Amino acid sequence: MPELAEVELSRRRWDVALNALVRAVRCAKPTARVLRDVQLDAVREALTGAALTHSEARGKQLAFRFGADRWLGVHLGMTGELRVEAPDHEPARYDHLVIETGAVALVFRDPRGFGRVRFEVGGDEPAWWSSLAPSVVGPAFTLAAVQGFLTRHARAPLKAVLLRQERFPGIGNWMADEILWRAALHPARPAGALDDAEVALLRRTVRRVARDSVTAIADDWSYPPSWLFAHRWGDGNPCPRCRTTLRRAPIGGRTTCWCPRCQTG
DNA sequence: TCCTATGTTGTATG
DNA sequence: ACATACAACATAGG
Repeated sequence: MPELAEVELSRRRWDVALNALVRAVRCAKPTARVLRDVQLDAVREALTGAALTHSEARGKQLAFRFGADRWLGVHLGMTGELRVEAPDHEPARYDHLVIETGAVALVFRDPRGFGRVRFEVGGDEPAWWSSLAPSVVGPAFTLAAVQGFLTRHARAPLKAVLLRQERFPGIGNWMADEILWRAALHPARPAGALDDAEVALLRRTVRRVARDSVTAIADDWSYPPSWLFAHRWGDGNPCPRCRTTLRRAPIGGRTTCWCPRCQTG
């Protein structure tokens, strides 16, 4: 279920084990899809006795470093979550990875199995980490970059374009709706139809929502009532800004929620 | 039973 | 070649 802010929260959760030594690495039954090319034996070999030294989130991607050069990559997919359990935690169904330390066990659980674990040993950043798109809150997320991307995907609806991780890493279904709602742009609007002022507004709003979501998110992954997020799933809920009944329909292949009164641009 | 779900990717189509 | 649309993946819950 995670987007940028939920991923960051997940990272911090596992950080309780910073500097702790790994005692064992386990997993529940088959888990083939999530681990893919990763050899559990190799992970076990490389991590046992090593300490968690660093963690970082980039968009929806996570990297945990053990020792100086052991890289564990995690993508939470649709239903993945990082949990902290008792050190003797017995791997349950959907626990694809359990990293036991003296004080806690770090657990990656993912029922639908759309998530992914990567692993690599090496001094430099692995390619799957270093080749990720630049952050939407960083200096590379320029007006020209956004404008160029919208032009390239001129006929696609804004909603679909905002979901593209190669330019908007960390933006997911609810965050795209939140951004378009705040920018008062209709989600079905073709990306190439925005004028200069609207492109600038969209870029500003992406950055604003990306920043604000990290501080506004609660431990249970909820958001304040002033956010569209808090109202988007129920039927017939009012727009938090104008009280007009929100609409919901598939746009760009995903369920989209918007305010028919506010989002006319 | 049918529909939905905060994601990504492979494939078909234009 | 490029952009766009959509099914498929696997599971739970309403």
